[in-house]
Amino acid sequence: MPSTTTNLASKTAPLAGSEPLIGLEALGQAAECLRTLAHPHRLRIVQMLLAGRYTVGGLAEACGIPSHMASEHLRLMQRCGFLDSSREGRTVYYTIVEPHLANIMKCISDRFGRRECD
Amino acid sequence: MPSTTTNLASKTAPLAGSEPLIGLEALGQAAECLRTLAHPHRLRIVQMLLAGRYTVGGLAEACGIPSHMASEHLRLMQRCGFLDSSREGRTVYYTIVEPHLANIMKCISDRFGRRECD
DNA sequence: TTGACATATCGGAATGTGTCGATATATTCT
DNA sequence: AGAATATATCGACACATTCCGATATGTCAA
Repeated sequence: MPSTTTNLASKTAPLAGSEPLIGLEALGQAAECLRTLAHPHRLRIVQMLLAGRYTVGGLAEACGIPSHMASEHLRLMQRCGFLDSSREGRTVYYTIVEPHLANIMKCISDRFGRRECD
Repeated sequence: MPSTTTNLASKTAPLAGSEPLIGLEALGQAAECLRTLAHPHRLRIVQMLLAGRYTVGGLAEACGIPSHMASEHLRLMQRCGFLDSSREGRTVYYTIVEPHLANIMKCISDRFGRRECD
């Protein structure tokens, strides 16, 4: 293992008293969630589900993809703890259960929602 | 080809008058940015740079990776428009130039910053 | 110029991800 | 039961990503 002595000498900013940085393990979890979110169809799905509940077929149609692929996207996001599903008859409704998704989508809307600025 | 008639009967939420959903192209850009962000070392780097400017070596050491890999991460984020760099002598300082990164990191801190809650 | 240091770039191997067709399950209707 | 509809899963391929060692560039100091 390399030296674990508190090395300074290359940082410029004072972050001593500030928030103590998130641990790398938690950042790993965060990265996993961000990767799950980082797909145009999944972003669209989340955006729709933030307005209410939808079926697999409804989401698939809105994305322009076959429904078995929407099902796959939904499975990934459910695995991440973003969504929950409930069957009604032969259809399945998905809903958002991760409350922070609204905040993150707000950030994304702020950055990408208006004209293709930049 | 399956029926393209305006199928309704599968949505539940009213999103008529609300914000009109971001276009799939913009969501593609957003997904690209999120993918760039979705890596524990890159998240750490962004978090540090939000507190001030750092050199490649300083960031590499904070992440526990060789500096040529930090350089690669920085290049990816610079390509995305997140960062800017400026050489001083033989070292290079990186800084944040995308203002929305602070908001997104705030969201991530809110969700993952405290204990491993759920 | 030579050497040392900081950063950047170049292949390549291992691994992960997106997408598709085919197929499986679950439910309703006749 | 059998057919039709809605979702879910499986196997396989193409493609992207991560990581690494090796090497290149750029800068300072002797």
